[in-house]
Amino acid sequence: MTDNLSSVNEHHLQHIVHHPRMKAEDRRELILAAATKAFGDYGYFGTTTDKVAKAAGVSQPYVVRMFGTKEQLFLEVMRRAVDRLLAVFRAELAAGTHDLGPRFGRAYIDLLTDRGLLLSLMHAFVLGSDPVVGREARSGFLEVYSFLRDEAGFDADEVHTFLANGMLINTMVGLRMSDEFETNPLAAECLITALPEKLDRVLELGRVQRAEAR
Amino acid sequence: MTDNLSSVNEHHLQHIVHHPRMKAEDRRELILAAATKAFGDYGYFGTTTDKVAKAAGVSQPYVVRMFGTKEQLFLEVMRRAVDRLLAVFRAELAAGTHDLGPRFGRAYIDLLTDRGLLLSLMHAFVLGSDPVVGREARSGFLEVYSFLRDEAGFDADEVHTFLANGMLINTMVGLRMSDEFETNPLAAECLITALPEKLDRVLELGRVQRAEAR
DNA sequence: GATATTAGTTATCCAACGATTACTTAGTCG
DNA sequence: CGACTAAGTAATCGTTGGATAACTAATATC
Repeated sequence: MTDNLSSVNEHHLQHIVHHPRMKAEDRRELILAAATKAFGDYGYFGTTTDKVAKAAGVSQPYVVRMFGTKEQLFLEVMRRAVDRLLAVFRAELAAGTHDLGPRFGRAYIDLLTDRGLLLSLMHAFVLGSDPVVGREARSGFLEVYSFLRDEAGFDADEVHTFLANGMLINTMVGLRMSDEFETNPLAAECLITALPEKLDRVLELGRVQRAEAR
Repeated sequence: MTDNLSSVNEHHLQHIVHHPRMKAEDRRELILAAATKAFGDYGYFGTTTDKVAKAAGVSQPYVVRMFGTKEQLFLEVMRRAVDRLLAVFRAELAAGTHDLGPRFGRAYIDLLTDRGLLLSLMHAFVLGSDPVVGREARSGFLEVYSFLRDEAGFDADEVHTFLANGMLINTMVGLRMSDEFETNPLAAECLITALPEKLDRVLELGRVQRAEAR
């Protein structure tokens, strides 16, 4: 692996020095970052605590003991993803109330660099049937909804459009459609229509991530 | 369980008589229907062949032997879901080319009665990282895209809006947001804004499914 | 420098899951 | 009826996965 540093709360991770033995709090951030990537790729059930551990450079039992259960680890990944999403939106809101739609859109796309963050959420969003995860997923989604509605002052139609666009972006990214951009003309066309304005950012991102994967 | 008859390709299932020993082809449909529901609830990795077997009233080894592997079973569920979606759209298209957007929208909502059909797809759509499932998922999504674009004659913007709306609907259903419609005012408000025109159908559906679950 | 605390590991357990094998029984047909 | 085929099960196997326990070593503290 190239690095495990670029994920959830990159800001938390930037200053962490790798060392066989580090502060539990720092290690926690590394594990959460690894977990976010892993859950983003294969979802809650498709991700093993061992994969997370390996990605974080730590033993599997350590991961479990630090978070109690895999479920609690996932819940914390979700919590942080929602918090980060809201923090990014709030920062944008604080910078002015003009053109919020497009600006939030860009901020959302920027979050894709935090590998797995939005995808972990997306996985959670289709797990409504799970008693524990589903409950938290609904609550997280509603937090975002009410932020847009009440804090950002979006009207019903703006919220609807914004959310729908977000879910479509998540889907295209989750599908890894951009992997086929150069080889499959239909995929390229689909991406162009589905992600107007956002395409270049997403493609750039896909390239970076495929490079990382080597 | 109330009945296992209402899912993928209901039309295939309607005429099947339950019997301890039935034609393999009929049993196949029952298993596919059960699998569709199960995969829709918990996704590919979250669903066990045993759960599918139990729901279909058959032994676990039988499910595996009939489809080879769990993966192939899931692929077949996906294939059929896409085929059915396209069939429904084509039927609508054959009935006239006026107001296609709203009419496709209604047809899409109607498909929600086929429990798990759209949700299985949605789970697949965020599994792009999986070499096998991801490949098939992209291909399925692109089939729908190119149908809308080429057969139905949607322009880029119409396709974009339609797909985005579809993904939002999938998300709200996957979240089971309607479970909280009566108890959580915020959830109710969110549903109203996220699913304009479609709300009553979705709520109705949720009620039926919660009733079924008893 | 001894002691206590914190960060981690190795070894192991048990349950669950997908898959395989070998067997049984119900229809079918000459 | 009796042989054959088709539909299904029971038993079991090998892995994997999450969790637990018991141990080890580094760092901080007095």
